[in-house]
This record gives sequence, C-alpha cells and structure tokens, in this order.
Amino acid sequence: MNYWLMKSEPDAFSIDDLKNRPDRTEPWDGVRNYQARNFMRDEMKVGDRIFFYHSNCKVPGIVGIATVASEPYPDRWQFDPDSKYYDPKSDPDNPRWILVDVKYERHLDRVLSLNEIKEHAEALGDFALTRRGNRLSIMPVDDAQWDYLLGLEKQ
DNA sequence: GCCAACGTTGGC
DNA sequence: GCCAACGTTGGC
Repeated sequence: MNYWLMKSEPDAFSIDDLKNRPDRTEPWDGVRNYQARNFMRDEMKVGDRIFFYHSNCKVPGIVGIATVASEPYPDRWQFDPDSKYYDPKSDPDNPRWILVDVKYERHLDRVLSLNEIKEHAEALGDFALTRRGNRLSIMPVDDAQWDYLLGLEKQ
C-alpha cells in the first residue's frame, strides 16, 4: 500500500465537505499539474491512504485521513467549456486529465499544522511538503513518514 | 494583500 | 530549444 498527501483549500473543498458527500466519496477533480496527475494515473491504488491537507487557510496542516476509492478515470470537467477546468487541448479519445475518487476515513484527533510538521523536519527526512518552494498538490508519503506523523497525532 | 517559487506559454 | 512574460500556488 502507498501513502499520499493531498492538498485542498478548505474554502473550496474541506474535509468536512468530503465527509458530507454521498458515500463520503468525491472525485478529486481540478488537478491541472502533470506531476500530480501522474501520481493519480500511474501510482495510486484503491485502498491507498491519504493525508488530507488544508492549504491556503488560517492554520495550514493535515486534518484527516482519506482513502483512494476508485481506479483512475478522466476528469469530466476538462471537456466542459463552461468549467474553469475546461481544457480545449484535451483529446476525448486520449484525455489529458485523470483523477481518482477519494473517500473520507476520519478526522485526526487534532490538526498537525505545517508549523509543527516543520519542527520535525529532521525526523521526517526528505519530505515534499517541507521542501523549499514546494507547490505540489499531491505528493507521496513514505511508510516511516506516515507512521511518524500519525504518532504526532497522539502527542 | 504581498510576494517567492515555479510551471506554462508562445515568440523567435 | 531558449527564455521572457505571465499565471498560479500557497505561506505569511
């Protein structure tokens, strides 16, 4: 099983929004970055676990856990001219933007803020989230980092 | 709201 | 293929 971290702006789509969806599941649409797409298209497997991260908000940080809930499939908004995610260059026979469904698992007992995570940079080792200038919205988390961060939750 | 970082676009 | 211009991300 692989582990991931996925960012979302809570004003746009929060972990509570995910929890309140039918079946607690939502397509992770709107990703328009190739690296992030490649993770969803090529590497994610149903059942993989995800840290749900709130970005661009008062206290950015990990707020909960979700799981990968579908095989990869095309993001339908790329073909909708009225959508802000419309991509006229995407070929319907070979869609450019691929996503997976994500399912709510639980909130963490407390928010693991970016500040706190940074304090543990040494223990976490090379971690995309704390790398300088990082803007990736989907990134891998290794086993040790996953366990370490979950350990922080209980402190 | 500011701005650093960085990805994308498009002219050449 | 280079690179300047531009747009977006996201912390602060």
